[in-house]
Amino acid sequence: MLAEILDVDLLGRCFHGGRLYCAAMDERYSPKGIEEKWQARWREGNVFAAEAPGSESKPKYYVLEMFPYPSGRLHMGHVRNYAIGDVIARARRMQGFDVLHPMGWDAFGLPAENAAIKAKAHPADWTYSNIASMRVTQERLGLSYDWAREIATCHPQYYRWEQQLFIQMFEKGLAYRKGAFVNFCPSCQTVLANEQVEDGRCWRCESVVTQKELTQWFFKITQYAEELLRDLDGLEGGWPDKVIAMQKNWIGKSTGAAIRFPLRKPLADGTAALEVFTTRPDTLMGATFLSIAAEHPLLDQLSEGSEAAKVKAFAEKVRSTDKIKRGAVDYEKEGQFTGSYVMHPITGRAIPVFVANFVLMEYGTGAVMAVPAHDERDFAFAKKYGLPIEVVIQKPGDKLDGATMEAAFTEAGVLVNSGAFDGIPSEDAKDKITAALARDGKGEARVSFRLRDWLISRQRYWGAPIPMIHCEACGVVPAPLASLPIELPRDVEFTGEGSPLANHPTWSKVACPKCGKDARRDTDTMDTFVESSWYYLRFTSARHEQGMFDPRAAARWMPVDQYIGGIEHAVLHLLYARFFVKVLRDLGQVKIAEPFTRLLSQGMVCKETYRCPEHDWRYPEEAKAVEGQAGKFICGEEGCGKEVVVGRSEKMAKTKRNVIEPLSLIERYGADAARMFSLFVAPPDNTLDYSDAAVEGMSRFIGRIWRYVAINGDKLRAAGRAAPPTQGPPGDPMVELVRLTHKTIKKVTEDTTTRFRFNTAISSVMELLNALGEFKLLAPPHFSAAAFAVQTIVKLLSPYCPHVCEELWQELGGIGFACEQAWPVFDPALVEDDVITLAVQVNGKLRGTVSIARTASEDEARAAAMADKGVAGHVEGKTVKKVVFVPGRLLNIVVG
RNA sequence: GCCACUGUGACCUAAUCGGCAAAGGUACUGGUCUCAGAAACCAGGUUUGAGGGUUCGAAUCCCUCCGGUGGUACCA
Repeated sequence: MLAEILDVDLLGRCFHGGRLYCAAMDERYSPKGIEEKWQARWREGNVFAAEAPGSESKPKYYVLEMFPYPSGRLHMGHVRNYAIGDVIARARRMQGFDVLHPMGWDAFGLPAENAAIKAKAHPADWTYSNIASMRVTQERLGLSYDWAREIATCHPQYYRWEQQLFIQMFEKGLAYRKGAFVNFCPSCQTVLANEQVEDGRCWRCESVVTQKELTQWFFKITQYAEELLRDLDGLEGGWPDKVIAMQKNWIGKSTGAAIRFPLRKPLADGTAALEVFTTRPDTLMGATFLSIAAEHPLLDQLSEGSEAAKVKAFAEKVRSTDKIKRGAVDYEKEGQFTGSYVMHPITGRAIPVFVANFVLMEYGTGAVMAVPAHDERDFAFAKKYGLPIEVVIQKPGDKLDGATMEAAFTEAGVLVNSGAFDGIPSEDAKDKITAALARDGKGEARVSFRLRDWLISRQRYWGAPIPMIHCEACGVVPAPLASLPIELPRDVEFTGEGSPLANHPTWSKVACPKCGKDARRDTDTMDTFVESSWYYLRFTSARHEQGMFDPRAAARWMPVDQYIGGIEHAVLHLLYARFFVKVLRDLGQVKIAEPFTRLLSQGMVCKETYRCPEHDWRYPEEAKAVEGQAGKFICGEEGCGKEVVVGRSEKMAKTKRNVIEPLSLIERYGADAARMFSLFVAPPDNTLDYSDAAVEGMSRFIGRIWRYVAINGDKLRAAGRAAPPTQGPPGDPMVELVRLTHKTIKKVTEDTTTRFRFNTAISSVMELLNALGEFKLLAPPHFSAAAFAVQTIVKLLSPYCPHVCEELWQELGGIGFACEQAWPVFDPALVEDDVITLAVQVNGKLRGTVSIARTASEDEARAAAMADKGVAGHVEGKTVKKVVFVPGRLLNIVVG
């Protein structure tokens, strides 16, 4: 527009043809330009560095979002995660904390290797290029990371320390090799830890997991089972109850007894007894047979005479059944008599030993005493094979009979048919029977955990090599520390067949560190969950060259004050990380026992799906809204035009094409609106349903603040930092606005830094803005009240939509960065109203309200209430039985 | 099956210690402005899944049922 056709008014606004056209500051908010500008200035000012000069005296605050796998693209789940973390980090900085807010890359993993097989790109190149593109999106979101601490776990300067720790753990017996049946994913061509099998399928690719007997490396996490369980209590309040419950469940502690049943005939290897684990030692006298797992190591020796062949066939069949079928609800309980007998430890009676398909070798001792009368599985088994059912716990007020009962009685009762133990309540009998067995050396109290040792060997290339050397003469020998890092070879062929490291012609060849003879490197790499078990420690001193981390830096920064991530890591990552901290503590490297003081697990990001009857799933941009008909879409495919089926909101996933690209969202609405959207629409732990309308709503809200400043900028600037009026006649709009501003500060402060209810924080700012919109700017005192409110809004929102707040701060004449301003502090005297509205109830029903001093007494309140016609009408002619007065809130008159 | 969480206007959500239910947003309807539209601004609507209990008073606490979400599932 040409300058000569513009009229400029006194406020610097431009008019054309009598219509407001543009202002010194454009009235229409447009994020383009603003966001890049401030991102560059923050970078130049290095404003997000932790441990900046002068920060030593500040209290520390460590905020961490779970670092991502560099898949190549950021998705909306990441945006939500980072938006939450960034609000917390920025608010804490403004509150005067020295904030550590780092970002890095969980860079090892199978997708890189799959890409290598498919696209012939080297995993390292693929990974580093993905990191570069994902970081661009993160930067465009305006996240306040200290990029100087960025780490990628695939870097040798990262994993060398992991290798060193592995050797230390090996020396302490915490890393060991054992042969066992392990979970094997045929698609990933590698073994998996127990936690990484979900419903019998691989956590990553969902292939059905099979069992293989292999010798593999394990971390002895079970040594810490008790402590991992106990310390969960200390996390209560800081961690979601759900996550604590899931971990407790996973560790699965049960107390009971180990009981040895002597074999009638000792086995060939000299074994004289079979040991079982039970949580119900009180039912011992009702044990009528023993069941052992098909994988039980003594099974072959127990197979006797004519049964041997049948046992072998049965065990074979059970072992070859996959985990899903074995875990299925309707999996028929089957068994086979082994031909062997044991003797009851107390009565000496001969009891048959069965091999049963429902007994798990992984739990307890792989053998159970069967008490059909008091265990559902044993009951079903006994019925099927005609085995005796003997009642030893009597149901109170009933008379159970083994011959006629139709279901096992599994609750507490009183012992019967138990000789010396008759008449004892079953709960007491547990200890008594265990003690009796212990006296005779036939058993003892035992605690059993569901948790198993962590299998960390992976037969893959793109991971940290296990720093061990196999020598024919010396056995398994750690690589010398000076040889670390044991780097991955670059020249590797990716065929998809077997382990690339094992296939490499020379890499594994090495001299034994002990005897110097030819030896072989371990060609397995570590589970990628190992890297993520300690990355938060590395961030405290990311470039430290003398060890995993600088112990002084770890002492300053650890534990992480606030950790934020997806619920999918409730067991896996969080359990491993807790384990690592305990190991490092026992190695003397950290003083803490738990890594994460507070945990926020955010909900999923969901969106409705579109499906065309002809073209299947449609991306949002492939479905056209039908004008005038809300919620109706047609397929955008050339020449199709069929109505698409709008499906329910589900987790965003490529397969269903219900994904929104963060970059396109930023392009359309700006990073500030994208951030505000993910924080406002739902509280952080709820699922977040994506909707264009909601994003537009946030964009409009930002626009409203912008417009207010654009239109009133001069008045607001003129007011400067003049103290706003806090005294005035009752109901004075100026004082009311100032009071509301203080209330907003209180609300936003609590919601942002302690309650983590970002949605309500934003809505309270909306209220303040709405009030501001109604407030008339008549004279300078009004200007200063409004300026105070607007400056406060800009500061309070600075962690939420940081770019636009910087621009507005500058526009308001503020000095320095908005994100470096001191967080506003409320005046307690101004957040409480002097005159309040008191609710008046009669018999619990609201009959009126009265305006009264907040400090009014009950008598004053009663007098005021009776002056109200509505109230008086309901009380008149009746006797007042009781009056309930809650000062400042309500008065309830109970009449008869 | 077991464990945990959850159910509030058309939709998302708020009500922090048992004390006026709906703050905030979206959608919708009407209006202002406009030649018209967009944008912006202004105005408008229900009784907390069902039933029972405790209480002066319940969205909130207790019991039963129904629905949803997540975890776990022969763990002896």
